Amino acid sequence: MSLRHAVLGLLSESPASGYDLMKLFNASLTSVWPATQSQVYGELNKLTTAGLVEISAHGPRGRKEYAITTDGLTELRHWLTEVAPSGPQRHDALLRVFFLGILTPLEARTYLLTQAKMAARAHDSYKQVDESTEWDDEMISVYGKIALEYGLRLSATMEEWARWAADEVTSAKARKASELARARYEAGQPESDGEPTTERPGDA
Amino acid sequence: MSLRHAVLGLLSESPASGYDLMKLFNASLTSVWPATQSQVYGELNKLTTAGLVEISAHGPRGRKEYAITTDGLTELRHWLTEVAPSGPQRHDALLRVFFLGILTPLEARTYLLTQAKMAARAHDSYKQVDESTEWDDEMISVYGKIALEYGLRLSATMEEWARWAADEVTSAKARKASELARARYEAGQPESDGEPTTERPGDA
DNA sequence: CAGCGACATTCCAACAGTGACATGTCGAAG
DNA sequence: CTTCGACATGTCACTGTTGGAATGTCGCTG
Repeated sequence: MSLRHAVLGLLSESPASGYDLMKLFNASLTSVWPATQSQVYGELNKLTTAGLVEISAHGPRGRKEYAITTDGLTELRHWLTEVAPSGPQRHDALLRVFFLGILTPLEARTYLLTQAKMAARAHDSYKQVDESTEWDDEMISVYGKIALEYGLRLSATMEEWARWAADEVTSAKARKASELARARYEAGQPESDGEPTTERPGDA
Repeated sequence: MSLRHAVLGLLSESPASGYDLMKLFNASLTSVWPATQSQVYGELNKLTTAGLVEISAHGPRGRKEYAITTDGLTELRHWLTEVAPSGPQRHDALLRVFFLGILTPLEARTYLLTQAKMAARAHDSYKQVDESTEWDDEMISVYGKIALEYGLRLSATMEEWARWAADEVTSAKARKASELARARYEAGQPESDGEPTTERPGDA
């Protein structure tokens, strides 16, 4: 239900049309709360009916400029201060980790290293934004920087984790292989039914 | 569309009924990919129709035990290795950060420190899981630990960030206040219309 | 053997999100 | 003055997600 609050939040900074809002969503909120046209226009109508925003001006091409109302501001403040940030987040990339066991260690490693690269790329793009922006002490600037810093730190953590995880797969494989070798040795049957340290070729 | 793959993934480890799957979802995947009964049972029917799973046994109380088919395993492997982890994630807590500017710095700080506490609590609960689990070199164990480590690292990063952000709000406020004071001084009008360093009382 | 709690499935209404399509207007560049 | 791109809104069908309700069965405990 937070699309509503995203729209209210954007309108709290300045009045805007649906079209303007779409640009704002794509510019600054894409990575945090993406929205489509249909959603934004639909939400604006609902918000108008609910009295949380109002049409503040009509422009050319049927442009309707919306402004937040007092009720809208109250609702926004209420959401910020009293509603607990919502629960469970779906995390596609992490879900896969649970099932990497059905792949060969080599494939799993590849997946994790790809994740590391993607995190690194994300980090770079945040860094670029950071460096190409002039930060002052205005509210918007302060909180924009704080949000960006979150992206920077998270992507760095993700990259480190993915690299660590890739190594972990390798070393776990090695540990298990040597364990099996020892077990075979102790059982006095050096006969092998597989490969001790290399990946299975028939499983790709 | 990854609910499908979550179900396939769980079934790849062992056959299970819808009821069993619900327990597994709540036990291990809640924080990564939550699902409701209706979704799981619905998905099982769709997957059966699509031939990716099949009913492997009938039990008491109309229990239907599902097992993954060869096609299902192929699909799962395909998803793991070739489908790019899906796009944009919604992040309620971070969305709010963008709009903290409409609150007083004190309220914003409170919000951020609450986030820090929540991250710390999450970290603790992950830690407990970590310490109360026996990790061996089995696949499931290795990847389970990797996923858990992700949670540990992320929650730690989040806590640090939130604490840093709370301080940032305070120091930005101070910087801005002193800036304003200097501006007033240089304009030769030490007359004040507000408070230089404390929060506005009428804005709560 | 009565009854309760865990097991087990199915259906439904409502809302949220996706992506494409339809429609039309204005302003500037050629 | 034409035409093209940016501006601007709206609608539709489909899928995914939520939460609840209805229904019934088995197995253990008293």
